[in-house]
Amino acid sequence: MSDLQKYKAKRIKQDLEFWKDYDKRFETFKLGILLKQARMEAGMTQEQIAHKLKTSKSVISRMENHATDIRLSTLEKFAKAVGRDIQVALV
Amino acid sequence: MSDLQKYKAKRIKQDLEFWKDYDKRFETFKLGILLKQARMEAGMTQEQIAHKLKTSKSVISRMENHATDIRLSTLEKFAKAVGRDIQVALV
DNA sequence: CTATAAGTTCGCAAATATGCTAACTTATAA
DNA sequence: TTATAAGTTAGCATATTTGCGAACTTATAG
Repeated sequence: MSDLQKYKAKRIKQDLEFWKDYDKRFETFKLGILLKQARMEAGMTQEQIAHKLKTSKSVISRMENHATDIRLSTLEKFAKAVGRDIQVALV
Repeated sequence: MSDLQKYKAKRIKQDLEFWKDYDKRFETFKLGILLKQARMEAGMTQEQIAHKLKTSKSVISRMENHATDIRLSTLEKFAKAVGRDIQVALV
């Protein structure tokens, strides 16, 4: 295989990897947005939430950004902290 | 302390333990009901779902009963298996 | 520009859900 | 009653999230 071919093969593989998890990451992204939005609407900083939940701001940041997955209980804690509640339905 | 007193103290302690986690367990219970209901409406057995998710029926049973907590991804898998999708909102 | 607040990211340890198997219980039908 | 399907539970190994501290980046105000 020529270098160019190798490159192409590698590139295609990477693209596949990318799209394979696309949905998942998009869901994550959406949830992150939702959380951030809720926090904004409550007019709170990440640190304030962190304090309310007796944790650190890095945890909150991760929830809003990299939360690949999250537990229902964790989500609920966050919700309470911004004065809300979660509602989960099978639609 | 007399035996009766000891008994009472122990009993009260147990009751406190019970009520302390009450909300949590109730939430769990509610979610379990939701899952079971969705499965029923899909007219499926736990084993059928298990098969669809390439897992075992004990896992499904636990979700419907003892799921103290659950990941969003797990919830989503279950939903897909019964032909639904999850919707989570901060209300 | 400088200082400070707000937010992000990176390991690591600890907590917890998940997956599996096997044994048990509870319907259901014959 | 007996056989079978459906569901439950327990224990264990594994996978993954969660929590934390520290270093870093990005606004924001002075």
